[in-house]
Amino acid sequence: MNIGEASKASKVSAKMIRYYEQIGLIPPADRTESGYRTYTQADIHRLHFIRRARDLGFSVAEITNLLGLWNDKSRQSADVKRLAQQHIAELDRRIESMLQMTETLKALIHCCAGDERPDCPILQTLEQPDTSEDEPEERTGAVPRRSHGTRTAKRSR
Amino acid sequence: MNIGEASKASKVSAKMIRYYEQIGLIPPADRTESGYRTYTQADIHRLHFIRRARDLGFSVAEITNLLGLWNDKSRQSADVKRLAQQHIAELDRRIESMLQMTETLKALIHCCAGDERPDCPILQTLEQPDTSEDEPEERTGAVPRRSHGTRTAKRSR
DNA sequence: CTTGACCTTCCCACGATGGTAAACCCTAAG
DNA sequence: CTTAGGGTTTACCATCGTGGGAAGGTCAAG
Repeated sequence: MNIGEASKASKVSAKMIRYYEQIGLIPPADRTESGYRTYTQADIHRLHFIRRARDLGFSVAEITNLLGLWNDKSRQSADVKRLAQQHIAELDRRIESMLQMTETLKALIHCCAGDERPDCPILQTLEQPDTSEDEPEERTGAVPRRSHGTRTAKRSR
Repeated sequence: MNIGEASKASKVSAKMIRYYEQIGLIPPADRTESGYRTYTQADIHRLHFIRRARDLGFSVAEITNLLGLWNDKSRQSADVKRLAQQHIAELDRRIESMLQMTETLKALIHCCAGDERPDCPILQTLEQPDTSEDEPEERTGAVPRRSHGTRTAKRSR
């Protein structure tokens, strides 16, 4: 099978198939004499596995582990379960973070007249300094991006 | 104010301040004779506004619009509201997509013994061909990770 | 043999952020 | 005045998964 057919069959784009090979997620495909990659049914199967794992939000790194367990006939289901649980925990963290955002925004929107007047509680809130710091303590984590603080500087001056 | 002090005051890293300037989100800062960027209180204020909008998940592109409205004294609050609603809709889409993932995963985990035996419904499900497609329709959304990337693959099957 | 649909590799882009390095600037202490 | 240490500047690289495109080779049908 050519990469195009493999792509259709596995629902993984040709671009991604090459990428997965490049980063070592899948072994290098066999080549025809002229350099075309060829794929077997087993290869398609693996690609489809990857595709489904991606659809469940697993990162490529996580899929590396999943593939390892998949191929390991003596695996322990506890290992798979642990991977899945960790992933769920990560998803839950992100969901929670985004829910927090939407809740805040929905509360603000609720207070916004949404008419021709310029007054808007949304802008006012963004404008204001740090009010409503319910947690004075530095809460580590729970926020998706901006993992590292800006703190490199010392307060020497 | 130096960029370091501006960073502390606005809670935006110096790196990001330069980046925002580079991409035109904020105007070029004034410079001292020796080339140091200097910031006024108004600049800090704007940076803080940006920071707060980022914390609510607005993209830089969206913040560009928010800043425009912020500066437009004759704005209509309806415009702000619309921006916020669109953003909420996007957040809701991603939340929904991730909830779908966790629901699926939690159901699978529930069925996984998690012991020393190799049998695992999670792997089996990933392995299997397309079953349980409750929606035969092309689900274009399904934006997994923190993606902005149009995961709308062609899928010319 | 030509044409068009494939395939190959290589490079670029996205978004927002951090890291590093080399060079320069500033200030306070000696 | 000199020096040390920290702040600043630019420039480039990396992330992560994906797509786009160019330049050129291959293949199969007409």
